Amino acid sequence: MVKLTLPDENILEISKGKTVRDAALQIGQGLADASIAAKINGKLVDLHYVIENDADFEILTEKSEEALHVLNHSAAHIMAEAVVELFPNARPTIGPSIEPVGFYYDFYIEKPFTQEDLDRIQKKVDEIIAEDTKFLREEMSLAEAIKYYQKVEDNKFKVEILKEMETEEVSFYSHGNGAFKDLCRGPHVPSTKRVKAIKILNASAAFWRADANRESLQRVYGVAFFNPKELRKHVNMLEEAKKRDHRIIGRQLDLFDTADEWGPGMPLIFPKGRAILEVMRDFWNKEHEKAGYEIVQTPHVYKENVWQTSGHTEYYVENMFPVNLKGEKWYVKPMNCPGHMMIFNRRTYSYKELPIRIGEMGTVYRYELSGALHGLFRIRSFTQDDAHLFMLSEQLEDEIVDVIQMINHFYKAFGFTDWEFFISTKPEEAIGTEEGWEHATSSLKNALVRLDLPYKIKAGEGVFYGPKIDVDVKDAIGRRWQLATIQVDFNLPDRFDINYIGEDGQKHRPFVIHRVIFGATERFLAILIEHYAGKLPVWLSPIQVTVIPITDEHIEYAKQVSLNFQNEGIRAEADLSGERMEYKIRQATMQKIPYIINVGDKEVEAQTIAVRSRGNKVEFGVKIKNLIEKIHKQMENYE
RNA sequence: GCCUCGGUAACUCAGCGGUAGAGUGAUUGACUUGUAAUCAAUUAGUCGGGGGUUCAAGUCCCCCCCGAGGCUCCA
Repeated sequence: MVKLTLPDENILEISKGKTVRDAALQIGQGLADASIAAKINGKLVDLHYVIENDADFEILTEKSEEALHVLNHSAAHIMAEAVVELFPNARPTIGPSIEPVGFYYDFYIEKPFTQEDLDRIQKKVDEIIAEDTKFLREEMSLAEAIKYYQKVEDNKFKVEILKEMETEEVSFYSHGNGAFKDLCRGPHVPSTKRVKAIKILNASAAFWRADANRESLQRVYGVAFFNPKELRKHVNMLEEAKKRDHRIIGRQLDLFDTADEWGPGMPLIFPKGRAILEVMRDFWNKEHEKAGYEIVQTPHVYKENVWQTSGHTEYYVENMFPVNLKGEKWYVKPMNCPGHMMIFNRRTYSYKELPIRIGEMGTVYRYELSGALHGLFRIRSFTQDDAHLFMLSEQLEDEIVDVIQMINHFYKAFGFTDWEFFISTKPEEAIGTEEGWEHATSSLKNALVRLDLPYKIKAGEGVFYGPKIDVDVKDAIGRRWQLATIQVDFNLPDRFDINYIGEDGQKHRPFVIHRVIFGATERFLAILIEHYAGKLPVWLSPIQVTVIPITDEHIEYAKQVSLNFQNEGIRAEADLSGERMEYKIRQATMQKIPYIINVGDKEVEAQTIAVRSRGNKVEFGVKIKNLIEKIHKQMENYE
């Protein structure tokens, strides 16, 4: 007998050599029918997996998130079979499931897929699912597998994958008549019909191994669910995301616009957009002053020699806007770092004065590739909430702790509830000493450990000049955005010869970290717009109160009410246009203004207001003072 | 920069060889209204740019520019 420890700590005894499905059946028919795969000692396995030893055991049913990934992965295989049948020249490469849900498969094929091709693929996929055949696992030695892909399939991509593998045995999966089998670790759903709902979404180009110098592949995206209802929900979510598109809301709410007329990637921020950015800036200034930062301002353009010192002319010149005048070469700044280095260097600091924290909301310009531009998410002129911290080696960990705490405070205030930390370690090509990297990387880790924050490691993904922490923030519809970054920099201190005087009276190189929290303020604004679907909380709303008079006779009172709010630091306006009151209410509602105030005879008489708040609730006879207090409280609490 | 799909009025889009259209907006006038669109008039475009095919081209063909979705880049 084999003892399986279930998630609820109960022990399930089964006879040796039984499969996962048998074990599930032993618990109950319902569970067996609902099961997709299982976890044995935390490792994902098929239902066909034969259990030989005692282990921790967990059945994955359709309800679990991991099962959905298994399903999507299986869907990728089914699609690959469909593609290979329809296009015998296509060479499958890799096809994983993706976050938050969905899959893709990359094919090497001469001709890109058209919309008609995708329709045919969808049809073929549906056929394969309808056939309801089992996913079968087959083991093969590594050498045999390489031979298979060299001789039978003529697929150099799979051979390349196999040659990098360190195991001796690999597994294949097949379904249908078995003509198509694919190298895969598994696990998979037991049979093709478990894919109850699948949609082939779109195709695009992708490079093999994400390397622009390698072959260009055709990537087909799709998404699969256990039932059609979930698929519909997902499609609705995609539509919801489309509705939240900050470019559209930005135009509706008169926040900003981009257009190629005045330069692709150069957004014009309108008054209401700027009002939100101003709230962000105020918050930022306040928090940074509290945390002992010195706020500075640096120019937008420097002479070439600055960029030669920083190394930008050598390595980043393609991304910089050049300015030539009177035979001299200048560059518009793509980064704020040089300015901060030069400010640090204006005098000599003693070790007693460190850490020095220099911060700036600095607008930078980068010539991004045209294909990368997208609304405010990716632009060529944007403002970084930049700061550089100069410190002693032993201060590194404390400083990182402080920055992380500030990051947590920021994201909470702006209404996010979920974010993740990633540490990127030393890449292959890097500068700086081994000890420096070691100390910096462990300081990053220790800081997170000290704050009891979980993190993941991205091995070798650090920048050449130092290790870093990246923070991914999850928005209201589950999308992840990389926002904050804390990077240790071994490069610029050397290039700008940054020093402090130590206890020994000698010059020493401080540790320098570069960090942003918003990242780019314009991008952060766009994320806020999509996170809140335009319905910004009161403290961020560009217009917090609008006052609508019922007839022209109430204009004076409306003006007076509006002024009352303005005098209390509240962003208020009065709509005195010639439109009907109902029309103005509709406009204000669509502008997502938190408080819409109506004033007529009754209000003038009683010196009150009628307040319509979000959700279309109207409250009559409200005292102006009371609403002012309420809004003040909301602004203080970042609501 | 690469692949796919697009570009018609300020916005959303229809028209797909035969006289450039609709809704929204904007402007003006009338209406003075008690809680999500008052009525009317006016304004609308080198149909992304260039070249070609045709008696005739938003419409078919070629080149370029720009955008979207991906990929890449993110010193």
